[in-house]
Amino acid sequence: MRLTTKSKYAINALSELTLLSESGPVSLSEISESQNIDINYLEQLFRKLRMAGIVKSIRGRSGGYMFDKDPSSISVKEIMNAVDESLDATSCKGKSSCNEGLKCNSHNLWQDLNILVDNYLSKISILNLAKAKPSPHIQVTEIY
Amino acid sequence: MRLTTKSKYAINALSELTLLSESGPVSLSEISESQNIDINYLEQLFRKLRMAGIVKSIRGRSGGYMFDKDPSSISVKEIMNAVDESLDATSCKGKSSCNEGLKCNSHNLWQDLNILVDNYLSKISILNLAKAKPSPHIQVTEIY
DNA sequence: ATAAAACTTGACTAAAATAGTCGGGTATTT
DNA sequence: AAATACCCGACTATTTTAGTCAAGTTTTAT
Repeated sequence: MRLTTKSKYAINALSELTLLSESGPVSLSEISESQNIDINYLEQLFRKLRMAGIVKSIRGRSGGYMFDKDPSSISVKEIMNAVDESLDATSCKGKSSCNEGLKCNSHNLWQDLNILVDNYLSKISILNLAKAKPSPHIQVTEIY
Repeated sequence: MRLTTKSKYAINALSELTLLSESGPVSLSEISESQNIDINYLEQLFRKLRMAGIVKSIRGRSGGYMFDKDPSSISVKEIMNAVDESLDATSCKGKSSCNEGLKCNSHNLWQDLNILVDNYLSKISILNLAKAKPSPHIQVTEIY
């Protein structure tokens, strides 16, 4: 599991796009400036977001990027997947082969953590995030 | 946020220690073999675990490691902290200064994710893990 | 037409962290 | 006194992220 600035950049950028894109395409230079992300790096990220079907580009002089699907249907998790940030906590990629082909002692722990995190990030759309709606309420119930 | 084999090794090793330590100290070579972890690397991890007060060492011929506190009181999170694996998801270390001194668009998301993950990992003790007790039941309630 | 703005692409470099290795030490038991 | 096991510092390799660069193509505004 590894969560770095890559996802953060992507999400901050798309959050900004949500707010600005109502009046037409938004250029990367605008986003670069307001979010303090190197424009060359942003280009790399948006390439991936475009290939994942999250945004579309309009080329040419007054071009820029727009959403290719409704922002209310784009989850934070989907964005992370698009920029290659997998949050899988197991080292065997879920195959239960972490200790010489067998399940390692902590396999179930990481698997459950995966479910918890995925569940959470799937429930938050980029629209919710941009409009600063409250996050889902979390409850971890102790059963011991 | 970054979760690598370091924590996993530490937790698998301590889980093994939980099972074996009732009959005296356990040597790293035993753990190394059963968990498939390089013994030199294990030494590094146990050095940190010892300094954190989680295990104690018995030197000499029939020496090894034992717990320095009750395994039921050692949480998975405590172990991760001991080997320097911080799971902070914010890049500003909670200071809300992620975008030129101000809160970045996604700050609250990462902060809430921190709470969720910390909460979960704090509730699981190494004893529970070793004895394969079920994990706390997770509920993410949708409030929109 | 043509220049400017903006996306497109592939490749490259730098920095940081993890993962793994090594050599020489000290303590204790048999 | 020899074997076993912990102790410690330093080093190297590998991987990943982060950031940079150069040379395109497309479209619009003038």
